[in-house]
Amino acid sequence: MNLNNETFFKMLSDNTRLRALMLMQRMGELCVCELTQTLSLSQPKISRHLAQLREYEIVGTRREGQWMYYRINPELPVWALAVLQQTLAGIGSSGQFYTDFISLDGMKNKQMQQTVVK
Amino acid sequence: MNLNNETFFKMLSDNTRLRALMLMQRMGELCVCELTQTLSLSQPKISRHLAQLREYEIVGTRREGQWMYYRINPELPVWALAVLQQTLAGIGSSGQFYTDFISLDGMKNKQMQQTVVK
DNA sequence: TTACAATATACGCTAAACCATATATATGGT
DNA sequence: ACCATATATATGGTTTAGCGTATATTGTAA
Repeated sequence: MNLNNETFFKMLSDNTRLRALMLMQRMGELCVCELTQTLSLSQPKISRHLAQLREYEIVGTRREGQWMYYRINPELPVWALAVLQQTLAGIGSSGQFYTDFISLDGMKNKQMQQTVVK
Repeated sequence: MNLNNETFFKMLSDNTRLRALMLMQRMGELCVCELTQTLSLSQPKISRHLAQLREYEIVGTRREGQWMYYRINPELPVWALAVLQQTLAGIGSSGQFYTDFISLDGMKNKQMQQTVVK
């Protein structure tokens, strides 16, 4: 794939997009509603940022019923994948990112328990 | 040091700044005039971008006579240094960045020969 | 077909980024 | 003191990015 460096870093330079990317980097795949809830932001806001990430092929999507799942594009250049990985390793254990992870983990656990109870 | 991730990536998301950073990453230290010539951009433009990089402590400076030398701040968090390194490794051998390196190398060689002749 | 849930887009606005040009400051040499 | 060189900043204007709110689309299920 053909990635423009300037564009790549521009995509990382917005906090909402970076948080979403870090969540994907950690969890592999997430739907819009999971991101919306985890980040506590409006749905259109999330959707717009995800559309940008998709436009520049930083992420890929998969539809399953009503849900659209987003993941980091595995065909990104190796260096770009390495940057995302380094970033997660470097900042993922502190601050807002950490809080996001905890919050998402909580959501996922609840979902699982409800599924089990059913 | 205290680095804001969003800010860090914003600093990398402008082509002029990224080119300058890649040159510093490769050469260690460069003065404004070397950057101006190598990138073929106006002096105020370079200076403004360098001022931003310095403001957010992405780079440090050293004055030597009339010359101001810029270098990547060695006290950046490890992950940020790793990102810069990965980026140079990933994109430094192709495109505009490569051309910049060749151009700077040429300049430095000329300077050396003149020094020797003196 | 209607209704609902998930997601995407459009619109109007505000703020931030970037640029070119002009000018200021700092240093060194005469 | 004066001039030249290197670098920094200020000004005014244009473009781009981001936001909230409203609305459109897509898919599911009855």
